[in-house]
Amino acid sequence: MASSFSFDSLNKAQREAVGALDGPVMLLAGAGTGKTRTVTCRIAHMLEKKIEASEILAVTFTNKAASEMRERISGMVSKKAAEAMTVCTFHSLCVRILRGGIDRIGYKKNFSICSHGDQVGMMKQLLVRKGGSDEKVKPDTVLSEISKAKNKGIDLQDMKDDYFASLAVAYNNELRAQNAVDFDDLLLLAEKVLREHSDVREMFRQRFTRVTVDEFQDTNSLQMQLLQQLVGGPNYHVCVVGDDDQSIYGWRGAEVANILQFEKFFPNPKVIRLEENYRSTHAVLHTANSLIRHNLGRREKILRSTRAGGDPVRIVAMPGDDQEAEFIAEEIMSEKGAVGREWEDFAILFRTNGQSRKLELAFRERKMPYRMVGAQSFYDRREVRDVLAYAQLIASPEADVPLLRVLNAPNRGIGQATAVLATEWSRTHHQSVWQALCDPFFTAELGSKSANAIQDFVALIAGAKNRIEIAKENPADVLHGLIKEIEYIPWIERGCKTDNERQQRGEGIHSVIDSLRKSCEKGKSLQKFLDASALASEKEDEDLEKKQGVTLITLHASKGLEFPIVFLVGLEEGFLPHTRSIAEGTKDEERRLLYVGITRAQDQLTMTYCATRIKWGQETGCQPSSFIGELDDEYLLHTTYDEILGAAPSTDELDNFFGNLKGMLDGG
DNA sequence: GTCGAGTAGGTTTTT
DNA sequence: CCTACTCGAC
Repeated sequence: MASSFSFDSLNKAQREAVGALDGPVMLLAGAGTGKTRTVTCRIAHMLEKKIEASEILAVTFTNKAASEMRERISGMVSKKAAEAMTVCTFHSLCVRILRGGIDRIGYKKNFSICSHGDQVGMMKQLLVRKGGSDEKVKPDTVLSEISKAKNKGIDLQDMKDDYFASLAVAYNNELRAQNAVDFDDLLLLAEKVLREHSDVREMFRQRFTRVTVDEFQDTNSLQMQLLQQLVGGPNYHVCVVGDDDQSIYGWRGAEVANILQFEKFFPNPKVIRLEENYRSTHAVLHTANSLIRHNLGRREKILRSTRAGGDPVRIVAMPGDDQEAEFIAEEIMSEKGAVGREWEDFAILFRTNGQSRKLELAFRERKMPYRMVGAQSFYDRREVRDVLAYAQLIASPEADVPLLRVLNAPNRGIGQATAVLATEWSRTHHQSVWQALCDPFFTAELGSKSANAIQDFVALIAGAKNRIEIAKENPADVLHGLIKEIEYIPWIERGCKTDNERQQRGEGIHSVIDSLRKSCEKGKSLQKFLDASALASEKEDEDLEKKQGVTLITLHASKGLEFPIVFLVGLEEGFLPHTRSIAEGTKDEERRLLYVGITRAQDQLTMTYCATRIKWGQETGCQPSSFIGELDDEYLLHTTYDEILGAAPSTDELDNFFGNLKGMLDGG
């Protein structure tokens, strides 16, 4: 099958990008300029030019972006070609590299990947061990410093704070002892393997001759180094795609410098700008442009809208956050009825997750459907982590973290005290906790009750392992059988307060087993499944599109999405820009965040701010965001809650009101 | 070893 | 205001 795109359907810049297959290419793609379409056409074009599909690699930042790109490409090229190419995230690419070659740097190939929860658990223990029980440093604080150090290439011993440095070293030793790696290690160690072992490096360079990196503005320096190892050949057939104005992950180490100084890494790149915006009305885009102009040191871009005019962008002053939520709910309700919009056409964007509560409440009161995107992580849910821990344990019993997690879940008479003894034994004997449990010299030191319980537990896990590895049974069946045997579900249900919770937990457990089954049906190993689960932090694809309703979403999570009607709430100093970012001197990034939010809107945009907000049961005063003053007034409509309610009790009148205003603006 | 009540402390964004 | 964790009683 020939690829199904035509150059005619692309604009000039897009055509140029699709045609430029060789050498380093940097595609500066502003919001809504058809970036994904261009990239996928470019890849389809590679196939037309007889480049082997298996040599094509596309790296994205999130799982969602990866699966979306995979899908878009699948629609354009043959099934065979689509399957032969590699589209994945940085992290899963690294897992692939490490599963093949981590033994070169002294790890065992069956290493396990720590989730954030695992890291916190480990750090808590270290904090107690090092700092005593009245330790006031938070695990998250230390972990985020460690993460920053790893991503910047700083040796952990050289971290600024000596105490943190010692914690960091202890943390890494602990990981090492457990043959485990954290998220940052995936990048760090993969880069190390490629850098230090030329045979592995050459293998990958020959395997992937065409590399595309999406959302390049979000890459950090470690990812940049990794990329250099990956495409070090003289031809540099690398294409990076991004928009420095949408760089909003600086707090996680993203280096805008990567995009601003791309030439330094890959000389003489072809730089192509996509500046024609097909998404938003002129009014929305003009407002966005007027804001982002205030940032210095950008790759200058002028986004042009293909959609003239448009409704004015409203800035609405609210008395309080209750009214803000109610106003939005009411307006969406009447707008939907009046203009025949679908619930899915509306989105509400906010800075922090906590801001969604009042909105949810207002929606629930009115029985309006809504969907929260990426709120609580599916994989952070207790029952999901427990079941995954069992799966992980079956795959590699020597992994201490999952073992300790489920050792007494459900309760089987192996309590905290016994767990501590086992951990200490394993440490003094330089072996895993699993080995301690299997060691007759260890169990001999325990009471007979604990010893028996441990024996049963060991038999349980070893039995499951054998059923998969020796008897070649389906891992999903084995896991399901194990969960049933230990009566895990009744145990977790006993701890539930509501029926709803009970049902949710049951569903969580079954969905883990189901996805394991699906993964097995595709011929993937248990280990592959575990890797994918470790890297997937949010509830996956299906329910995002499947769920109906108004979208409630953080500004960060909204990047890459678009909605006909957007509400942006909480435009207050301290929220947007956030207090913390002002303290850290990253107000530019907050401005980009708001820019991202504004450019999500296709037809209508409303931004709101409150005079007061309830905080911890206390009413506190708020100041409008300083960003509001930076917006160009040409298409703005400043108004208030009272004005709108007073002037327009019905939707028709509301329409007329704005229709007239629009007329006045257009005319004047 | 488990459960309940009481209290202290806390809100940025996430692979 | 809400939660998540500690500490005391079974």
